Amino acid sequence: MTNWAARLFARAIDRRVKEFGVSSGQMPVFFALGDGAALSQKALAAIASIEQPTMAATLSRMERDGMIERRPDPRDGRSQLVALTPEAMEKALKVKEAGMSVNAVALADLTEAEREQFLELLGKVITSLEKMLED
Amino acid sequence: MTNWAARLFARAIDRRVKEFGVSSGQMPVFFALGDGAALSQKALAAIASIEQPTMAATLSRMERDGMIERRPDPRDGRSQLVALTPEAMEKALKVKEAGMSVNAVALADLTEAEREQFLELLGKVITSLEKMLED
DNA sequence: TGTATATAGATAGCAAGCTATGCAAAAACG
DNA sequence: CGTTTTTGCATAGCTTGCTATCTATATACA
Repeated sequence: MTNWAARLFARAIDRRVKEFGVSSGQMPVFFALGDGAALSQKALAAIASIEQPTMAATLSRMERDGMIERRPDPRDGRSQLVALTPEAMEKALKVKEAGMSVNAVALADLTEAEREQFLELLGKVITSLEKMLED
Repeated sequence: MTNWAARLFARAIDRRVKEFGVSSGQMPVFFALGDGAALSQKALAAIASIEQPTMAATLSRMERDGMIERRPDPRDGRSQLVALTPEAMEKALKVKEAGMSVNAVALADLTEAEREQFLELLGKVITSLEKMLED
């Protein structure tokens, strides 16, 4: 069921941000860099809770589509700092709004108390699964 | 967060069924056909709540790995009936147990009442998202 | 009966996720 | 100071998911 819900979220988001040339996997990047910040690939992967190669692929697609720029990190020769391009910055607000609006629709049938409980229980499930996967 | 949880579920399942040569996307097929039933590809896709081409790809991999057989449907020349092979049937019970055990671990930190509530709220979220995607 | 529509699968092409592995720069340490 | 270990990223190869589109068979209807 979580898989099902996750796919529905992704489809709903994709549908709303497609007009901006954006897709659901790029949402965490927009949320992390939408204020003009420049972060390393590793930091972005950690924020999105995905593995490094997955973030690398997402950033490659975003670079291909002119949404991000990679600049060498002056403080670390291995690292690069990723930032949104000016064109992507222009879209960032609308993209973030689309994400929040899908969230709102998904939770529309829940009371405020139910929403809190849902997030809390989902958090517990995630914690349990992460603990299981640790070893 | 649902995406995160779904990925953790998939990883946990993958880890447990890998020794049988099985992966998480095949779980719904094992649950649907584990009792010896033979169903059409369309029916399997509906049960798994995935699109037909996705199920087609999963079945192709399972056929490649000797887990399923496709036989022509005597009642419909377009359709094929899919069934687990005897070798897969032997694994089916353990595979299903692995799936249920991951579920159990994921819900381990929830009380019985919380589990019910969690499933109910998740169901509401799914319903809302499906309604949004209808048009 | 013959044409039009609907349905079951197949295929192509893409995104997003994973693991495993390799390389080069940085950091730690004897 | 040189060697070893760690760390950041790239790459390869796979699965699972999607949409769009095609073919062939069934079904409906004029």
